[in-house]
Amino acid sequence: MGCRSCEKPKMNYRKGLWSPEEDQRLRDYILKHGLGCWSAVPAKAGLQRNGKSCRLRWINYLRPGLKRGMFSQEEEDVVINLQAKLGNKWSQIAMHLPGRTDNEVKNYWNSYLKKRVMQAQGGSNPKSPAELTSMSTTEPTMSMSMSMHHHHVKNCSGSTATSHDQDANISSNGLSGPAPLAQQPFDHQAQQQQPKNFVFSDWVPAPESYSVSAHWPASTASSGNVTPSHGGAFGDQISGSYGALPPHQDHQAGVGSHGATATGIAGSGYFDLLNMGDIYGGFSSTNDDLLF
DNA sequence: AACCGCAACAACCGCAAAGGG
DNA sequence: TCCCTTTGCGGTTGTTGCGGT
Repeated sequence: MGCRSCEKPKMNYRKGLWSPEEDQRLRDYILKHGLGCWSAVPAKAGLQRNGKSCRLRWINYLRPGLKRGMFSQEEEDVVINLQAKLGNKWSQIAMHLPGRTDNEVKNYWNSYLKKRVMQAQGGSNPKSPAELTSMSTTEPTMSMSMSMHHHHVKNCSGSTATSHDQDANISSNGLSGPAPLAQQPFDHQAQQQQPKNFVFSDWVPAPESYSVSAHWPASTASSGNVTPSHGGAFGDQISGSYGALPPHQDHQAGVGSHGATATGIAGSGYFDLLNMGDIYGGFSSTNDDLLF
């Protein structure tokens, strides 16, 4: 804290969604230098962002170990229970959900779980969160699942329902990892058959180069559901290439032009460059108990 | 085809705590 | 001890895509 050496000139920081190139710059920088003074990162990494934005981007999307995709039933239960106990202490709740960020938990709650809980409580047969939890865990009936996950089901119908879904094709493209759940009809049974913790952030180069047919939103260009099951074969990913990313379709308003594709950005050999301790040792966030 | 409403989620903003000088 | 800066957190807003009309 308070590193005065990190002086930076006042400048107009770029805002809005992150481009793949920005992601790459930030990622490269942190992998090379580790986590340090965030306020110094933008200048050193050549980014026109403020440190706060960089930090957020790293924590929420770029750091290794993030789990993407929809929440499992167990995760939902944890969120519901802990929200009832702790209130909106998202960072604390996220601590109990390896691979999930507080932002993700918060969004999930606000957009979905809150309504579900309120609906249940407001009904003629109000249920406590605990009851909700047991209900949801012990009665994953079809109707329950369908209603509880209607938005996921909805996503299934579309080719690219949400930004996260964009990358779903990757998994269905031959990678061995679980297909992103968001693109599957919700099915607890099927879900349970899948590896539970496909936690590697997608930026870890895939074992083989892959292609994505869907368009590539910058905001998730490197953070979507490209979560192949790496199965611990860590070293095998080293030779992967971020450059295999598809052309980015610029659909962001007001973010400026960044039609730059990730192609050509050196993406190989991340782990040649780093001391894993430097990378992971500095993780301050909530999901340090990740499955490495 | 155009418009509208909704859902999902990424990112920003403001505040408070933490920590160094 | 105070001041200043950075970090972390939670609330909120903005953007995008989809479905319905």
